[in-house]
Amino acid sequence: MARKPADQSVNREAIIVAAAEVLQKNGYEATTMKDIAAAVNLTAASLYHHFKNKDALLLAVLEVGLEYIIQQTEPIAHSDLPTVEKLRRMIREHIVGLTQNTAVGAAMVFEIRALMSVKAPYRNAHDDDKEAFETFIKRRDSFFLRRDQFENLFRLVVREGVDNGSFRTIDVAIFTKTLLGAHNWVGVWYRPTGRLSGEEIADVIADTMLNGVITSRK
Amino acid sequence: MARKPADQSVNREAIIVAAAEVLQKNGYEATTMKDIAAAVNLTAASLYHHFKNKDALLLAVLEVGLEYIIQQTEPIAHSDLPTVEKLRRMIREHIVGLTQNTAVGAAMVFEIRALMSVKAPYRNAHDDDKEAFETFIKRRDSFFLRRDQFENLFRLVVREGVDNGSFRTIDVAIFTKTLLGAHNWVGVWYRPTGRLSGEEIADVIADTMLNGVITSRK
DNA sequence: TCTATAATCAAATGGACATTTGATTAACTC
DNA sequence: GAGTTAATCAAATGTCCATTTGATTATAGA
Repeated sequence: MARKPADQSVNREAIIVAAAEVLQKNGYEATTMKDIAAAVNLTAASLYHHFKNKDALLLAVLEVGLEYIIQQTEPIAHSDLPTVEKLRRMIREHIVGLTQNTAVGAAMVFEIRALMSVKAPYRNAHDDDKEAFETFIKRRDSFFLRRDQFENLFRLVVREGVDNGSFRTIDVAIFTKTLLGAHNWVGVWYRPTGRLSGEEIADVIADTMLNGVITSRK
Repeated sequence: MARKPADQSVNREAIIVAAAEVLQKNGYEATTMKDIAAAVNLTAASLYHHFKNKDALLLAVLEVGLEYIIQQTEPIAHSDLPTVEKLRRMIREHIVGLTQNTAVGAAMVFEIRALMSVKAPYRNAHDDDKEAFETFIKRRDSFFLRRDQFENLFRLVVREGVDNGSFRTIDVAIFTKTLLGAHNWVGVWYRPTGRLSGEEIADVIADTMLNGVITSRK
């Protein structure tokens, strides 16, 4: 019956940002559509005008976060900087990104499993629903692929360093996982009010991790 | 009406182990009491004979996992081994523990947030319920405290190393977080069928992390 | 101004659980 | 072997949500 003034600029983008924040606090399952809607001054029903359903909204949140960080790190990985410098900057960008948007950062760590266990629609669903589900699954798989590509950016630089002698002979796969684990964890414990800024934390971690693998002589 | 043979030995312990496994696959919210019950050949109702409710069961799972790993690492932290050796063994024990019980390991990472957002019982609850809730909250807070104590074991050893010159002058807090982040992440990606065993992974990571902080000369 | 489309909402709908209730049986104690 | 306790279950209960439905109002074109 009633209506909101139309200048509210509640678009897809705004909903995604708000959703990320709510998700960070409560986690996917504990977050209701009503919660998310309230964060943008809408009702739950209105969200369905912008997103097919709750799963699609979660996926959108994660996609935005992932694309952002890939956008930040990919150019560095493909630049012609010295390998050590490349890795240092990539670590820095990743961590700073996580601390600047802890909502998305935490979602990337915690909510991915929610995506994995999305359940199929009811057996007596319409063909439309089944088709929509297929589409969703495809999109979700693309997301996972993209996430692997992101990890691969780091892996490639690490391998490059080993190959050109910048780094010691280390296990590339394990070191990459170790690195990303350390990064992701920052998104979990970081607080804007803490002793160090995101940049400072990034520098400290980059130093430590690089120090562990840089070739001493040469 | 019917009954199960009594030799099934479905005790608290067995339920906790099974619950950890189910939780690992689906996450707390997506796991139903029925799922957990099925894993031990019971009905959901029967679980309430062993645990007050779902939250209490989750807490029990996490408590067991945490106590186990503390039991493994605390003696090392307090031993009179050289600092470097202490830290190496602690890293090793932690990671090996995580790979041996990936269920609990993943739960420690993913499900802690579920614990944090436990909601109070209904407003019109009996006094009994309210009291039980208080008790639960206390127990949960003890768990968080215990988790901090665990982290502190690592922090103390790192500080000791800095103080006695075994380690470079690093930021103790950040390095500890970095270390634990790398460890926890192993619980997320490790697969028993992978290229390396838990022990091998532990050794590789310990080497890398220690290499980053050990004093070169001396 | 009319019309189509985009946003929005209030109020149902429907299901999926967590939890309770009220038996029923096994096993142990005395 | 009578009584008590521990385990178990089937069947309700009650709530909480995601999602749908059916209006209602803006806004942008024509």
